[in-house]
Amino acid sequence: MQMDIQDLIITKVKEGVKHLFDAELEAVELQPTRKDFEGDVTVVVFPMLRVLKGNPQVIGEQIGAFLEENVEEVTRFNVVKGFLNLVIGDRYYLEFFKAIKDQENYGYVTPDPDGKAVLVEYSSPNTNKPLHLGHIRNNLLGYSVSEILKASGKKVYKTQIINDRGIHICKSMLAWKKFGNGETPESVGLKGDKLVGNYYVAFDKAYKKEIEELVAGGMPKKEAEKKAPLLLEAQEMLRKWEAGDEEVVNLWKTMNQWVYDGFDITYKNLGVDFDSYYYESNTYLLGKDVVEDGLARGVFFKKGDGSVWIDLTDEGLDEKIVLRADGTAVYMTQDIGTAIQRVKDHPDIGGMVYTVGNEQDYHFKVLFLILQKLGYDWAKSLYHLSYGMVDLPSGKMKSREGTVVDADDLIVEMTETAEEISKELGKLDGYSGKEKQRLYRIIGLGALKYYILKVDPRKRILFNPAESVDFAGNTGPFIQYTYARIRSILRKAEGLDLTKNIEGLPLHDKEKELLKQLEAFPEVVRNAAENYSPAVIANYAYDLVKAFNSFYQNVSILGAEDEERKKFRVQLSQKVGEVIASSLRLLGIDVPERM
RNA sequence: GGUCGCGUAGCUCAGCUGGAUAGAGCAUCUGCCUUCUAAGCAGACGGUCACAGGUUCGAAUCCUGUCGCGAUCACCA
Repeated sequence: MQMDIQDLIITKVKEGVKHLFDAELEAVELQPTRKDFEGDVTVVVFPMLRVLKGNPQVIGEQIGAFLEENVEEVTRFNVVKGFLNLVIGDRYYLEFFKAIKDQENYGYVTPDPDGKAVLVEYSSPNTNKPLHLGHIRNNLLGYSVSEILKASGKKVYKTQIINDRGIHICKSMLAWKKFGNGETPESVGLKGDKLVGNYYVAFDKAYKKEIEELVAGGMPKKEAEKKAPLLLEAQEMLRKWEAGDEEVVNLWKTMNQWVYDGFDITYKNLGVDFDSYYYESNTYLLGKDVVEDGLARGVFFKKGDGSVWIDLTDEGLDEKIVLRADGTAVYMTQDIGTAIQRVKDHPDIGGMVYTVGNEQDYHFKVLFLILQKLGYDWAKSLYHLSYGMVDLPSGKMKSREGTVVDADDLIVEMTETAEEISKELGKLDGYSGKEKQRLYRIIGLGALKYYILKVDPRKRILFNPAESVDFAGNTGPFIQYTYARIRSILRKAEGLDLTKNIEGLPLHDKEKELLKQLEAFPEVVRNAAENYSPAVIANYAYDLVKAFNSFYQNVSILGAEDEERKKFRVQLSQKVGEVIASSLRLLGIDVPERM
């Protein structure tokens, strides 16, 4: 393929500066030319003044003249203040198009089979309640970042760690035992995760009532919270679980399986998947030996009471406990062990991504530091994909208080909204009921996923259930709609020979704009991968689609002036369609043939 | 209180490795469907980029401080 226009200009500008001023430039700053000026690529002259000295306007003119003279692709130039605007000839863009036209997965990097893999952890729910909107953000982010990393040439393993043990599970179990009357998901026709979640809420209610009664009897609230019989019983249950009590373990297995069956449905509906699963019931004891080892090597130190700590004050952090005085593990111990276990399980791993909310920023900072201090070479390639909470207008979502936006419900609502709008517009004649349902899901989920992924992961999202997610403007359905438009054109253009390359055609402004957008795609994928940010892809998809719609509505594609131009416009539309699909695929969003 | 993150149009967000007159969408207002899908296009209105200093030829972007919001600072996970 021909040299990238950016690199070419940088090289030539350096050459020109050497020739004109006998000076060496270290770097040349380029940017896309702003809409209000003529040109495609702009060279910023200001930074050169450090080396060149002189009037930026004059220097710009001189470099511009040199480029016009010596670079075939540069056909014209103008200088505004310190900005040298270059017009790139149509030929370059046509050559570029020729080069990418038949490339499959244009913009994606083919994975290096010998390259290091990345393990991406996401989702990682507790098994005592159903998934909610917060989990949706986590799942969409983790899935999308995985796909983006793959597209940037990395081998990726998707995994999660399921928090399947602990006091919160016992609370659900206990409540079910006490008030459940043997209910099962089948007997009540409820998804397993929902059923178990209901008992978690039931526990909380009964527990609160016990506290009230104790307080009424004269006990201080703090003490009542610790001494409520239900809590004591749940704690006893946890002890029995840890001791391997058969009855407790069996109930635990049964109820967890209900939850997994429920989660599977939600994951399938969301369109996310995993290559492996880790369970805390298997990993919660890991890491202790590593801590012992680290203690011997002086990475950790022991306090008088026998607890083990790491001193991170040199790093601007505090001391952090890694093993309790009684020798039992804390969360950190387990995470250290699990990280090491994962590398053992996947020997080709070069790094890991943890998709976890930003309330755990501190934890991961410490975890990564500990692993580095323990000397693991992969520890410097760990990344906490930290994201902001999804809040409601009423504040934080709280499962126990029932103020959550349920994941399954939300998916259904989005699908229903898509159905309403589609019916109003009535463009689906000829589709069967099944095809229509499938389409409503594609659009509804597209709206939801785009809505969540287009915002910078770090920022918190305020979700107002009363104002439903939009379907017009900067939205998933708008992008999907553009794709459907392109598919419609391609159906009508069937029979047209699209294999032939187009030569020497003068480009329409709108065509050139689209080609520039297409040219940017590989860099966008790279950028998104570097920043672990689906938002970068979402914003690009939107810009591309806007450019296409403007093209579509300003020039006629199938009614082009001549056959040659018609073929080119159809080919261009086809490629834009492919890149739209490629972009949305990285966000986990499907594209429709019609809508 | 210490630490971290965020603060851009009425609302939701881009832009943040410094570059031209700060961009979109929603909302409000104007036009455009006897021509390829109007979930669209073309345009108007709307900004002391939280505030104050500093660095720079140039700051929404970098630095310092202040204010506001959030998170975190557990032998919880």
